[in-house]
Amino acid sequence: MSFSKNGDWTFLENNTFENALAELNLDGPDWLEQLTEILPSKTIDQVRDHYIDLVMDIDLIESGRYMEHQYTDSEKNKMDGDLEFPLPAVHGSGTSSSEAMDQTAGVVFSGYVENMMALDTDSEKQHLERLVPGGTRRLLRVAEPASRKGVNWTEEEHRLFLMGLNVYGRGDWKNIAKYFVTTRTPTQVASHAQKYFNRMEHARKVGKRRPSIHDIRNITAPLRTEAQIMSIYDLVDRKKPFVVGHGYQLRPRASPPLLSSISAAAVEREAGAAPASSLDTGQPSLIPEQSNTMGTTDPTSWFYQDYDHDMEDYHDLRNQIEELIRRGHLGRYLKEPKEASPRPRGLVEKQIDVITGGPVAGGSSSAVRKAYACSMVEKRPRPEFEPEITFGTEEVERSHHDDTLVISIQIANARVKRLMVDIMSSIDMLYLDAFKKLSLTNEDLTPMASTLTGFMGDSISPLRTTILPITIGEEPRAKIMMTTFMVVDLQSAYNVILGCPTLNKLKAMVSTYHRAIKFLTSAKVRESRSDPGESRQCYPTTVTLPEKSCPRQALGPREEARTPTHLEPPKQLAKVPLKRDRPDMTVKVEMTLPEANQL
DNA sequence: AGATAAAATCTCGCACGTTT
DNA sequence: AAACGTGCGAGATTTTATCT
Repeated sequence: MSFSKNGDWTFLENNTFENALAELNLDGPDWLEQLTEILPSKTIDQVRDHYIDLVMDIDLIESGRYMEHQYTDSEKNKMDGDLEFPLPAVHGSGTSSSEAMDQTAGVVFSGYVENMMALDTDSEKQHLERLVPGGTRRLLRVAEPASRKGVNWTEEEHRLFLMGLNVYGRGDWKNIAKYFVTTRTPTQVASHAQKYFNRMEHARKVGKRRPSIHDIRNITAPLRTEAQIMSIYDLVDRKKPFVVGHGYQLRPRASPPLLSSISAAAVEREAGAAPASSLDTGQPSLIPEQSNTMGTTDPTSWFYQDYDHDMEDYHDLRNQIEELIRRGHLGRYLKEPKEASPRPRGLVEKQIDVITGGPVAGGSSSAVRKAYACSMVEKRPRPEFEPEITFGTEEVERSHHDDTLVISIQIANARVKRLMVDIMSSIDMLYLDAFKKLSLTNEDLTPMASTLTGFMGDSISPLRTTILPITIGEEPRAKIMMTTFMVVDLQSAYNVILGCPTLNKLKAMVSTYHRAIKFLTSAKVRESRSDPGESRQCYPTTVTLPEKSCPRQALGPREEARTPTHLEPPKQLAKVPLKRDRPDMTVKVEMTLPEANQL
């Protein structure tokens, strides 16, 4: 027996103290004196203080503030190796995120908890209950045999997991847990991943299976609703900041809104995806609201297709984040990095005769664009095998042609023809008419404050963007990816212009000579060939487009009476003399044009 | 040798079919 | 309809393998 005379309580003293508490009638008037008699090494004040400490600890547990008040991290670490009494781990205790503090407190306090079990008498319980209502119940509940059953992963957690997987790759569970599934530990993430890959591996072998969260392999879809997006922020709020790219992170919901000053260039630079735009909800609508009446009843049903797990086919995480930002949700949560990246500033080379500007060029501010122009391509290259992409001479069907490269792809659930591949375009462009034919509405558009410089050197603003999944190539050799399109209300013979962003993400090689585009999927080369017929049909359409087709200054309020579809060549053309004194010099104009425009 | 990741195993709850 | 058994899915834990 070695009782200390000082204020410190040894394990033995604690045991004696608590055993005595169990024996004593705490309703009696002199229980404190009796307790002190049992502990000769302690004064009555020490015993009383110790008892108060005990009750306060219980109170802290009850209020979920135990860790905060009692232990810093370093102190906690110290506890692990230098304990007054051993604190057995509570195995398999419930890990509900909402009860995380309860569990933590249970672990830290389990030494007390176990000992308190010894004083599990009615009078003790009543006494503690009087001091701390519910305290005894909680203590006993914590000490109950723990269940190994955890808390099921939510869909949002799983999607965050997929995002993290996309960014950090298989195996980096620590970072995935740190930056994405912030409600789970790395071990839990690893466990989840194990189940995920296991299920995927056996997906083909077993025919009839119960639906599982692991069947979700697509990051994007359900995040398209406000409620689902917000549920992610609920997760974020509960724990750590959600880091976007390098430095940008979601901040707690309680923070005041940071409106539209977000530069998502960091996001974009990291990913090669289109950046966020500043949000201007005051922008006029491009197209009137309309219901989705085309295709399936569920416009997002195509999202749920079950594709093989292929990192190449995964929608780019940054696209997803970007979408969130663009939809105006991340604005409240994003904060800029503390230190601005020491990016050298330099002049943006002005391109001539190509479409420049737009989101890919760096966002809504000139500074961002400058930074983008000077930025390095990829900071964290992943070593991977990439087969050579070659075009053989035998593939040339007809060597003498001047056709542009025109292919067709699937956008969302619709086949879209007349897509021009333009390696000189810094954006992917979707013409408004095609956009409308996809049954998309204003809700699918995001305004951005940026300028698009066109072929004629003039510019268009404001702009709208939308993110859509495209499928290029033919099944089963197709490649699916999320693409940010700039939606422009211009006349064109084409429906879509596929520019550098998507071509680069496709790892595409373009050969106008071979009239083909080849790209990589899963380390295999796929190709999509141009349709010479389409290409040639586009040509006369392009050259006979009315003057009105030149980029207009603004995509502002949509005119009521707009010239009908421009995807077909004008049917009625009239020759109009260029000069009154030279009737031989004429130009063909559309008959439907107002007379003022004909002159 | 220690740290870490991956695989294997354990445990629990639920759904579903069968039996009583 | 209730009881029971079985298989599956999921999460946690333990064991094994690999790396530093």
